[in-house]
Amino acid sequence: MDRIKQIAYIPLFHGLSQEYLQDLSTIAIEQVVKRGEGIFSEGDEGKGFYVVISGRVKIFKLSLEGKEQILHIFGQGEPFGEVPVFAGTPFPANAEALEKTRLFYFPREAFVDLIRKTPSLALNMLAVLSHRLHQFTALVEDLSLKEVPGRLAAYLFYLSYKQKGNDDLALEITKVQLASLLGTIPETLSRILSKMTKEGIISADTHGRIRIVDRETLGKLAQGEIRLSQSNF
Amino acid sequence: MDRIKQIAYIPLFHGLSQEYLQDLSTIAIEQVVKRGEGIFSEGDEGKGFYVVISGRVKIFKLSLEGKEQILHIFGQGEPFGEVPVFAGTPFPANAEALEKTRLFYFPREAFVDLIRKTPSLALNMLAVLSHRLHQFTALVEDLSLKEVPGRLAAYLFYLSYKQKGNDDLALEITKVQLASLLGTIPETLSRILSKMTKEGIISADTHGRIRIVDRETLGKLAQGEIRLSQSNF
DNA sequence: GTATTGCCTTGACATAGATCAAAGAAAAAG
DNA sequence: CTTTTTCTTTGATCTATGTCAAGGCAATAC
Repeated sequence: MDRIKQIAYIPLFHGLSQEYLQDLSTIAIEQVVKRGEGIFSEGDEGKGFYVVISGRVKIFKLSLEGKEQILHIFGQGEPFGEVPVFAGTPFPANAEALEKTRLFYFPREAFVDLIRKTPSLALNMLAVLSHRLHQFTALVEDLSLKEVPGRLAAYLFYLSYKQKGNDDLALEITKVQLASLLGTIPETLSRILSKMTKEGIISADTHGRIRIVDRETLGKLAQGEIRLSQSNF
Repeated sequence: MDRIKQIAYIPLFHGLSQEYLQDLSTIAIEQVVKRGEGIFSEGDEGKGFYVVISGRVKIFKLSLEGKEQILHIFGQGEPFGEVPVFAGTPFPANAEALEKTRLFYFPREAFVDLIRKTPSLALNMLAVLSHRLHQFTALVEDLSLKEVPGRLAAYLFYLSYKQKGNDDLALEITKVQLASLLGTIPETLSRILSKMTKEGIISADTHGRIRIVDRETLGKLAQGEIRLSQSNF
């Protein structure tokens, strides 16, 4: 597939004329990273941003003791690393490929010039950043106001929504990663999954498939209306 | 003071020509809210955004049980409530005045039209949102990877920076609010303040003045390099 | 200016979830 | 294909911080 078609597919660039897509394709630099390879680190100077063409990337923070909090996982068509481009500050977090990933890198200068010329690109980017702020408020709410079972329930709903409203979910990431995304550790996640299974809310077969059995109870859990019974953990 | 001067003072609008400042002053609607009065609620449709002219506003989330997590506190010259303008979604959180506050309200349509015409305004707005994303990553890091003493230490550093690098800090908000901002409760905050005082890191006199005594130790605490001794809490 | 509400602190206690340890299963790497 | 790494689960234990209660003080409100 040629570059210009790949660029036209990126939601951030929807609504741009063929001419500007051509410009973008000129300034984009292709990059391939292996599973586990870092893309940038917190504190690095950011001279451009990235868009995932294929594969997946995690954005995360690390504590001194090595605990990790995943902020986002980005897949096909999603941009990341834009903050330094517009704020002029270093990257606030780390980025690493979860699998073999193809990226386009857009250097800051050329991209900002293009934004100056194309209001619709500016508005698209404003929409992307606004959406991301929305996601962050949800993450903060989860971390601060919900307990781990509630966060997990909310994640399962999100997954179900993402996978066409199905009840049969394919966990797209390992449980280690899911724990990091939910702000907890794999042991706790494992215990809660088995507890939800015992209570008949989900049925977690092996190999990362989870079936939602009692959608209503799962919903109440996600909203904080009920909790898992605290006994025999 | 006339409206156009107040608008010119707002950092978001820096670099705009007199003509566009005039346009903004035409579309801005002034609003005064009392201490404790709500400005918008989570889920409300957002048809415009706000800028604080004087006073202070908190942006917060509430759990079903009534626990509050403050996301931001905005003061003079700071915009808030922009997410719905660009993402087309409802407000993701609540806004309420902490004291008597004067606001300018900018209706969505007119403002977006102006952005289309003025690339520098678009770039300013992108910078504001990017900066906010940066703040959110720090908040998530605090909540997920730091313990309460570390978050408090980081907040005290921020306050000291904000107040000209002084060691003598005026707490600008109540301890109830500070607890909510740090993702904890007033009792815990109170205990940690008295513990830091006992360990000679700060000296918390009455009436919300705090003096930083041992800046180095406070810094290590904020970075997670050390912890408060766990004994006799 | 008095009453009421909210702020702040301290104590006793409860608990969600982290840590440490261990072991089998699955998946990458070579 | 086989070795090594990573994932996943379960148990025992620890701890940071939340909950409940109560009292004094400060600040709004009427």
